[in-house]
Amino acid sequence: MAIKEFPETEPDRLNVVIVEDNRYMRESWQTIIDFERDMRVSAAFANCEAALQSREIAQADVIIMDIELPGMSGIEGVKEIKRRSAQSTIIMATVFEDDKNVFQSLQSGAIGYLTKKVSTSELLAAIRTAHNGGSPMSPAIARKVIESLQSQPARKNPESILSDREREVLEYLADGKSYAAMAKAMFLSVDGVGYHIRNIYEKLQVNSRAEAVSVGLRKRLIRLFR
Amino acid sequence: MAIKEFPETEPDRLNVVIVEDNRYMRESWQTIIDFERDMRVSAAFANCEAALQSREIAQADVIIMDIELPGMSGIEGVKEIKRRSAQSTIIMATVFEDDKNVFQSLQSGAIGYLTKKVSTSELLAAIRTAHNGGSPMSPAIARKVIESLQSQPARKNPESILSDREREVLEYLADGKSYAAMAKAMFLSVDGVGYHIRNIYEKLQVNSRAEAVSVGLRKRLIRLFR
DNA sequence: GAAAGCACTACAAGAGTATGTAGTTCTTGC
DNA sequence: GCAAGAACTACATACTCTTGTAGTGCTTTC
Repeated sequence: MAIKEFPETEPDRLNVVIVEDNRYMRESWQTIIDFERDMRVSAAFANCEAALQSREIAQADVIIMDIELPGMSGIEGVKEIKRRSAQSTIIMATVFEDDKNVFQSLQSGAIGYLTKKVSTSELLAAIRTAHNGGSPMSPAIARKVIESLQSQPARKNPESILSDREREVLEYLADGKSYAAMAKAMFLSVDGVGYHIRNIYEKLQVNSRAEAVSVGLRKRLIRLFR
Repeated sequence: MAIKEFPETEPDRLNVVIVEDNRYMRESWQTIIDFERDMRVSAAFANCEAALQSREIAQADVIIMDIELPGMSGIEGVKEIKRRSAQSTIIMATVFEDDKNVFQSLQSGAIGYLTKKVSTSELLAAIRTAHNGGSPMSPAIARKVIESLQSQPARKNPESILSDREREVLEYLADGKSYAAMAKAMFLSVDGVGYHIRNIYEKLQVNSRAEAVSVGLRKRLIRLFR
């Protein structure tokens, strides 16, 4: 007797979400995309904040996000979205071929980008490429990405270099040892441990163990592999 | 549109070196390249060993190197060439869209690649792109490269899988956020945050924020780069 | 339609942390 | 010989975590 239910989402079109503050841009993209048979714009927002609170963002197949956005920047937005659902596919859009920002976006979790002067067919191609597991991007950005892959150990920030003792403490921190445990292991007083920890926090510009560990590992101040 | 902002060392053509064991391939590329006004093949070799001993290799503007080579592989070859002159521009050539090898080549120092079924114009475009500071590659490879930058692809350990919500919390932990700050950001109660943290600790077999962050980063449960 | 599991909310208390301030010893450079 | 700095020791306090226990509402499974 039960009537068959309809599937919740539209079957064969991919859901695109647009986050772009320029209304003209936003609407023209929307028109272009909605005109295609295999995709549609499930939602469009003028800023990250609104997008992040929406339901559509989690269901999007592809998200096109402006980098230059009022309020929370597109880069912050990407981080936030990826934090919430790591499998999101995000393409950045930018007016300039702004290497630094584009690169940062990619590091933060975007998988490609397009400049705002793209043609209709390029826009659509970028969306399809992204959804099919590719990365739409120019050769110039691609090179930058590759070079970052080749040379990791460029450490020259002189003030973020830890002393031997500090690095040792940081390793213990990463193992979750308490002040007391470290004190015992290092033949130090508890306050001696505290002394080093303060200095580490100062040098890394943090104020908690977790953040120190995070920075330490990310900057390879302590061993990543063990 | 030939770029001419680089100070010219050689007359006006860029010097291309080819390392490719298949004679037909090698000679046809040579013919194509020599036919262009802005480039020429200064030398062509059937294997890395010969190329490495040559004088031309050091002077090349662009080197096209086969991956599948008898004797020293193209990947080894790249390493060797880059060791000797770090600024060399090397494009890999391969029959397959062999992700693993291509990726390894890029890590080793190549800046792009092309498949052997490229058209004449694609071959020439790849050379020019490479020489102008870009990276010729397909979107599929580009994505692979980017993901390695973002890091989290190898996540299969069944017992250390975090839920989306947990992973999100772990990212906040890595940023040193307090329970209260996370609660606000995630629209949760402080105890709701606590609930997830308990579960994270349980899954990762730890009992402090710092240790959770350490394990999370080392197992790439959260992004290493941001 | 009961049982189980998940995603929370809620309260509590001891443990551990972050940070300020201050003093000691030893080494190094001027 | 003395100032400066690194490497501690010491004490205090507010704050944050960790962990135990318990309850609610919703969904899935049998």
